[in-house]
Amino acid sequence: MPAPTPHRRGRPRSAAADRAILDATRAALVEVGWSRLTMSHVATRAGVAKTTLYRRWAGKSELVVDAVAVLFDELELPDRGSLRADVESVVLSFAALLERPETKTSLMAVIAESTYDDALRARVREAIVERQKRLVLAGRHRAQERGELPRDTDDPGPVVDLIFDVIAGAVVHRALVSAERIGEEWARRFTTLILDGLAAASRATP
Amino acid sequence: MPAPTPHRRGRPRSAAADRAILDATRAALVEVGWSRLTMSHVATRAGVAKTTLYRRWAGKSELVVDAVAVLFDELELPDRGSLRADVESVVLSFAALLERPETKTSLMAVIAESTYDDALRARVREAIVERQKRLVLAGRHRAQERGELPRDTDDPGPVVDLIFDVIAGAVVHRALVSAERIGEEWARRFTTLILDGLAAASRATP
DNA sequence: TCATTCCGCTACGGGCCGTAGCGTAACTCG
DNA sequence: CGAGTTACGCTACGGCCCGTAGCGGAATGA
Repeated sequence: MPAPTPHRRGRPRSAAADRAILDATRAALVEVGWSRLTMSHVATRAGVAKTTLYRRWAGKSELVVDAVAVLFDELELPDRGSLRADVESVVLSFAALLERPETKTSLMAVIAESTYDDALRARVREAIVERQKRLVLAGRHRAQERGELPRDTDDPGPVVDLIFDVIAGAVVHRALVSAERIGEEWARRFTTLILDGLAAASRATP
Repeated sequence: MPAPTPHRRGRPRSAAADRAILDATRAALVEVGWSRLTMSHVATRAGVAKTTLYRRWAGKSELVVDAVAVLFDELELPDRGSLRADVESVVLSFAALLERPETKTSLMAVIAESTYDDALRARVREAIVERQKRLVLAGRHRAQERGELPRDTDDPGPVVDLIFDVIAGAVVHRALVSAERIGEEWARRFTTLILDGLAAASRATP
């Protein structure tokens, strides 16, 4: 992600250094957390000069976004046979991701940073948020093919946005603000709430 | 909040300094945001020695929590006549609070810090989270008195926790992660989703 | 070979952190 | 009213990290 420019002339950037830096970033996040994480620390740990970090990332926030983004790539949505099972599955896997110390300590931090940095917000959106949103779109599409949800009549954008904020928001809030575990019991209760609400809403709205 | 100990002997702590510091903290949050906020800056701005800050707060996080907490006190739940109207009202007022620059930039930041600091987490919970939760409890109680919700048969704890995480989580996620405005249209859609889900859930669960 | 680009290293000014020490101000108790 | 106690403003400090500059050398393409 740092430099998508394919070089023609000159020494190419070391891919090994990239991996070492991102690995060191995640490891340091686990050990010391976001606030104590420093660029100098990461550079030393990665066996890399500090200047090399600044040649690729503008600062700590950008670096951490890229380091954590790959974890969100691991999120998948296997077909569990029903919309209910799919939702429960994505809730639990997303919760498991948020319980990892790397993501737990850094996700809220980069979101906070992005409130005063438009470029960073775009990066977070592209690298993290949109990847989660795809799961919602995929699950919705699958449910429509099963006949569990009505086909789109008008613009599905607002509905998808709402569902996404409700699911991701509730899971994040439970995991990071309320700081309580998300087990199967909670996932079941939450899924029931969402699905019943959706069903009633789709009957009610024209 | 800094020192609840009522002094017997000696010079008492200046209440004016407290106000000046907290005011300066909020003003600085608006201007420079969380990450650029420094204790030195706040001290200078408040017309107070830096040592005075450290005599009352352990660090930046604790200071900001107290500075922002008073804003959450302004949240109220006026009786709008129906559960639906009450929910829409609390969603909109909570959203308005989150759109203020002081809270927008600092709420996620202190949550992030609290993931690696148990004492801070307790402070956040007491000063911010529990004050929001009271609104959910009050709204629920009011709806029960109106007959809109069934009386508690078993322990209402899990249900209240779930509702709280869903409402607060969705609003926070929409406002800070998706970074889109929360207008009446969104509040209406969201409230419909929640209420229909609740109604169906209360019919389904024994 | 030569130009180009990246690397590691060293060094730097600047800022903030959090604390210590001092003299002074404000308040309580005897 | 004095003595003891606590908070205040001020100054100064070591320490850490930031972000950048400048260097010699290494790895590539022309």
